[in-house]
Amino acid sequence: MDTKTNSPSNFIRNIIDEDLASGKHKAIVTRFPPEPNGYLHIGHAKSICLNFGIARDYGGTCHLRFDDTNPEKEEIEYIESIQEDVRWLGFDWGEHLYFASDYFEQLYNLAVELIKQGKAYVCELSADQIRQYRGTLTEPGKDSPYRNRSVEENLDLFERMRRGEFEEGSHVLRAKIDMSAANIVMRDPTLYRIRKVSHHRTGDAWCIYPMYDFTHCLSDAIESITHSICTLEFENNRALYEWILEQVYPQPHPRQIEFARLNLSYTMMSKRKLLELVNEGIVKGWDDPRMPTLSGLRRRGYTPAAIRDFADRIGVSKANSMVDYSFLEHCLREDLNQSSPRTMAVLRPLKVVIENYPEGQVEQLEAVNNPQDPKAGTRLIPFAREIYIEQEDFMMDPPKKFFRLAPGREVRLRFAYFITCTDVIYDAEGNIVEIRATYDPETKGGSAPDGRKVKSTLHWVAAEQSLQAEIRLYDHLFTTEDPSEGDLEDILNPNSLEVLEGARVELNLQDVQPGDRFQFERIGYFCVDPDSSPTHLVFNRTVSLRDTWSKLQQK
RNA sequence: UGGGGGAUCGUCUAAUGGCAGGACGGAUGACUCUGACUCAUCUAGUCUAGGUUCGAAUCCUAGUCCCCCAGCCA
Repeated sequence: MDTKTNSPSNFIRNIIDEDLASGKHKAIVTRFPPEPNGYLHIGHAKSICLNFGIARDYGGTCHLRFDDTNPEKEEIEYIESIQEDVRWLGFDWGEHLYFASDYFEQLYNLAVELIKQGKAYVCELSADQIRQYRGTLTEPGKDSPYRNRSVEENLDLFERMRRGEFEEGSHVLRAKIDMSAANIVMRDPTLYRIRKVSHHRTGDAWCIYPMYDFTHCLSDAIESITHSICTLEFENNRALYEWILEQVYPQPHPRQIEFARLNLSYTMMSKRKLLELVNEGIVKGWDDPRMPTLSGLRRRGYTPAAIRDFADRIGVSKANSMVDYSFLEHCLREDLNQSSPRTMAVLRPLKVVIENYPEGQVEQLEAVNNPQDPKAGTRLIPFAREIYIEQEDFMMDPPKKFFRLAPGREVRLRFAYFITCTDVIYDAEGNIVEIRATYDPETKGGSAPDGRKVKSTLHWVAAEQSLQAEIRLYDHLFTTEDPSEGDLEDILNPNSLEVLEGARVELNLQDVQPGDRFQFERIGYFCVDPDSSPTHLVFNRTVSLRDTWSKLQQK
């Protein structure tokens, strides 16, 4: 995979360094524990890079474990997409693919053990009643009337729960801890609930399912995880994590460490709301190129290397933060600039007729494929009397600092000739429909023997000797920096997708395959969409080039 | 109002009692057959108030602000 093997340090790595130095651990084992209830997104990528990156750099292992304890929300489709996405990101769990559901029998036995110790009981309060008994943030809860059942009765009831003798919601298994604990998580938390639904892996073998708090710590312990890295909202749960392990699992125990999840400006990270975007048809699917999902970013043209680099560079801390989306784009461009072959494409064509160029003549001109990479070589592109340039590269009355084509002005056509605008042709409505120009045959290849300079170089394609293409331009899905606040309808960007049907691209792009990436010179990075075919090319704009001219214009 | 966390340039993040540093962004300039890339220079920060100390982002005290927790979700 990847040759980069050392990520910047952070507070978690410091802890690991200390644990190694003190001899607490000889080897490091981490895990990435997704629930298969949705697609992975860029926020998960941070966690994946953290966990797998630590395993890589410390010569340890990182497990991929599906936290599949809630059959109502989980699906096989998600299990498959998650594995594909982790692999695509560049990580390999080797033999270490696990499912919490594989531990159900073991977990059940540990629950029985807890009951035998008198530290868990079967409670027949309804969900509502349990909530009432729990108390509030400032008031202690009160004991369930079922709290002091005998061990024998609890054992019997729990077994009957498993056998399916009780209805959903009628009984739960609860830990017996402290209903007046200041930490609400510790007020006799539910450990098992009855759900008479089949599980995507265990089928109908179970009708009771363990809760996250009971499952996660024990799964970590079963797998000999040394450092169990999770997000900040689980800080309160750490007390329970440790409590459960102390009661029923021999040392050594994994240590839970919490870090701040990724927030990205203009980006929705809530799985629930992402699902809503998909279900409501607001986007075309989990892999819509506007989605922050790994499958969406992949389709958009993002590279795994760029995402890994981003994850490394944003760092890891415990402070809530909001990373600028432009930083992700910076990492992306940095990677794409090195690796993307250049080509020319005209998004919004404006015809230029070169009046002194022989009619019917077509020349093949040599163009550099990637100035960042000499090994990428060169290609031939056809030049003819009629070409297209970008509409925005011509102005009738150019303001100061506009260096591109204008009446009477000379510019360079990239890898071709200098041309001078001699005339402008309008349609009946007064729109510019064609430019007339002359070229200087002496400037073939793009430089003038007399040493004269031009201020600007334009990209172009030959009118006939080019291909039509559909180009999809994307913008943020949301208009607000923090889309976790506000109603979806209010903050959706109506212009997040713009489709250009009449773009023209180089002839060389005839046989491109979905996923192929290019830099369209002077415009941006694009990749071939899966919808593309040889008769109907479709490109996604991955990210534009930095554009200091448009910035200047806005002033 | 209970408990658990957190506050360092506009943003992200280092500094573990000893020169507040890096990256992104922004500004200026150089270079340029991509107004890209690259390079150079600049910009800008320790939440507040006290205290300890030769010396405090770091330790102490008192505040302020922000986040999380009252699922039979994870």
